[in-house]
Amino acid sequence: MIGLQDVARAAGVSPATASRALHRPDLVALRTRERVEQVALELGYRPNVLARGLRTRGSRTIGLIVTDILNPFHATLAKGVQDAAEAQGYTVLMFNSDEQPGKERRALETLHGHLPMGLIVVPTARTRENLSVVSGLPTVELDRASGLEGAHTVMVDNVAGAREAVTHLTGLGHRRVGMIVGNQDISTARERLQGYREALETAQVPYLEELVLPGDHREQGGRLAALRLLSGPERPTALFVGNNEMTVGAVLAARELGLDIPGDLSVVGFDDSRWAQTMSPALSVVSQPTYELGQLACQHLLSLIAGQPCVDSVRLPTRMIYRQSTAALNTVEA
Amino acid sequence: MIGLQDVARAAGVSPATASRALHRPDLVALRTRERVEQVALELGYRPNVLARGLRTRGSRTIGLIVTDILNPFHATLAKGVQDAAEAQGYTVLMFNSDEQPGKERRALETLHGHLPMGLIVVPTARTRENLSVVSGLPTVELDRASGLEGAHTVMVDNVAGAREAVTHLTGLGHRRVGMIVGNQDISTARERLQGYREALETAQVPYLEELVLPGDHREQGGRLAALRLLSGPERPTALFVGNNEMTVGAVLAARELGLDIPGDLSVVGFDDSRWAQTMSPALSVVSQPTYELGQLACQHLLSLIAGQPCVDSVRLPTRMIYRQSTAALNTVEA
DNA sequence: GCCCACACTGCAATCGTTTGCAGGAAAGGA
DNA sequence: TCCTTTCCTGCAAACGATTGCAGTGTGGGC
Repeated sequence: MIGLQDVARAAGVSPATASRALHRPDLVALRTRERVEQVALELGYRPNVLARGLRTRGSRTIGLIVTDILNPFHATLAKGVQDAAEAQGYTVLMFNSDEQPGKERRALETLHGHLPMGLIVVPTARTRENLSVVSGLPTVELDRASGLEGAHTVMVDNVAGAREAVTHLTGLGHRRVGMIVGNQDISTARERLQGYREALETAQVPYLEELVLPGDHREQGGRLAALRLLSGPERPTALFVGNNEMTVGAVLAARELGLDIPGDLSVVGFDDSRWAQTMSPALSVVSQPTYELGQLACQHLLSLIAGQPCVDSVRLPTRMIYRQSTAALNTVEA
Repeated sequence: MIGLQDVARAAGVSPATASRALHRPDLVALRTRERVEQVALELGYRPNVLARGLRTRGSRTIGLIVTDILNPFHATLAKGVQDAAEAQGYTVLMFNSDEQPGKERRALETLHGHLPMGLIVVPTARTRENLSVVSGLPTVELDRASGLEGAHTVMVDNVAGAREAVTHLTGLGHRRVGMIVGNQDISTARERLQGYREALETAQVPYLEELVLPGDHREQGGRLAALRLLSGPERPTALFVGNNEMTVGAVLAARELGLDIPGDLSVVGFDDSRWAQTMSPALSVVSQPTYELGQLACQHLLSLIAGQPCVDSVRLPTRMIYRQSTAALNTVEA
C-alpha cells in the first residue's frame, strides 16, 4: 500500500506538507503542491480511510438499513441513496434488517464501530428503542416514521395515496371494498388504513371491520389474507392491498379461487413495479417516486451532517396509475 | 463514544489487559476477564473498527461490486453474499458498477482506501484491467469470468443451461430458433451462445447468423432486438433470450407485434423471477441457484482470506423449468 | 529459606493521517 | 542594514486499538 509517507519522500517534503498539498491547497506553495500532486498520481496514492477517519472522527461514510433488499422497492431506495451519496464522495454501508428488530440492532452495533457520519434507516417496529445504539448520530428515517420525537423523515403521502385508490374503487360503484393491511406498528400501514377509511367515509360507505385483514408485508401473508377474505360468503367486489409484495400474494389467491380480475374483483396495489405492469391484466396501482425518495433522504442527511438547518419532515406525493385491474361494478351480478 | 480506555479505567486495568480480556481470553486471569467483560457490556463498548483496522491491517470488511442492484438477480446475489459474510462477522461494502467500467474503477479505488480483506465482483467488460487497482487482494469473480489468469470464479454452467433450453425448443419441433444474446465481452453471454450452437448442432439444425441478435442486457435492448428479429419476413417460431431483463423486453415486443405466446412464438428466458412466474402465459426458464451462488462466492472468499487451499473455479448447475410459454410447433401453420 | 518458573499485567511503540505550533526564509518597509 | 510581516514548511502529538517485551508477584520444588 502506497502511503502518504511514500508520496512525501518521493516529493522531497514532509508528510505534513504532503497532506496539506492534497486537501488544503491554499496552505502550500504552488510549486510544492504541483510536485506532490504529480507524485501522488504517479504512485497511485489512495488515502487510508481508516487512518484518516481515526484522526478526524469523520469517515465520509453513511449507514443505510433497509428492511428487505430483495424487494425492488427497497432496492430502488438503496440505489437512490447510493447515487446521491457517491455524488458527494460518501461511501454507503448497507445492511438488511429483514424486518427483524434483532437484526436491525446488530446492524446498528456493527455500524457504530465504523464511525459513520450519519444514518438512513427504514424503520422496523422497534427502531425507536434500537436507535439508542447510535444516539447522537444524524439520522433520517426513510419511507416510514419510527415515532421518535423530532426525527427527520422522508416519506410519501400515504393517506392521500390510499384515499385516491379507494376513491377510485368507490367511484366505480364498489361498496364492498376489502383491504389487506400491514403491521400496525408501522407508520405506512397505519396511514394507508386511515386513507382507506377516509375514502369510504367520503363515499358514504360504512366501514366494516371484517373486510380489513392484516398481512405481514410479504407475499405469503398477502395470499393467506386474500384467501380468507375472498372465500367468505359475501366476498368484496374490490380489493385494496397495502404494499407491493402482499399484492402479488393477493392476485395469486384470486387466481387460485378462479376469480376473474377485474370481472369478479377489482384490485389496486400500493407501489408500482415491473410485475404490476406486465401481469395480465396490468395492475392499477398507487405509484411512488421511489428513487427520488432515496435520493432526497440522502441529500437531507448530508445537509444535516453539514449542520445546515432543514425541515424535519418531507412528504412526496404519490400518483395513481389506472390500468386494467379495476372495472365498474357489474350491477346485474351484484 | 465509549473507548477501550474507558472500559479499562472502569475495570481498574490497563488498556492492554482490557484488549486481551476481550479477544485473547487465555492470556488473562479469569477474574480480571470477567470484570472487564462485565464492564464492557455495561458501558456498551463497541470496538472502533477504524483503529483496529489501522493497527492490524485487517478490517473484517469485504467489498462487493455488482453490475445492477435493481436487477433482482443481482439483489439476490448480494443478499447471499451479505448473509454469508454476516454469519462470519464480516461487513460488506457494496458498490454498483451499472455495467460501466469507469464506475467500477472508481468503486475499486474507494474500496481500496477502506483496506478490505477481500473482494467479490461481478465483472464488467474491463474488469481485467481495473483489478490492478487492488492487486494482491483476494478476489472472487461472481456469475461471470473476467478472463484474468488464475482468477477464482463462482458461476453456473451456462453452456449446459442454454443447451437444455434450446434442446427443449428443437424437441418441440422448432427449426427457426432465434436468440437474443448479450455483450460478447462478457463470459456468460459467450457461453450461452455456445450452448445455443451446440444444441442446434445436436438437433441438426443449421446455425443462421441472422437469427442471433445482440442486446445490451437491459430491457430496452431486448425489446429492440426482438422487434427486429420478429418483424423480418421469415420470423423465428421460437426465441431463446440470454438474460432476464432482455426477456422482459422480448415479451413486450411480441405483445406489441400482436404475436401470441406460445401460439405464434415459443419463448425461453435465462434466469427465473417473480415476473416470469406470474406473467401470462407463465414463462419457461433456465433457473439459477442465485442465492446459493452469492453465499458460495462469499464462503469461497473467506476460505481464500484464511489461506485455505481451494479450487479455482466452481460451477453450479442450472435447472430448466417448463411452464406455458413454449409449445410444439404448429406444423400446419409452418 | 532460596531460587526458579510460570502466570499475569503494564509500558510503550505502532498503524497512516491530520493539525496546532513554532521555526525559518523571503520580502518589504524604514 | 535591520526589523517586521507574511508565507511556507516541518516537528510532534494526537486518534484508539493491538502486541512484543519486560516486569511483577505468586507458588512450588529443593
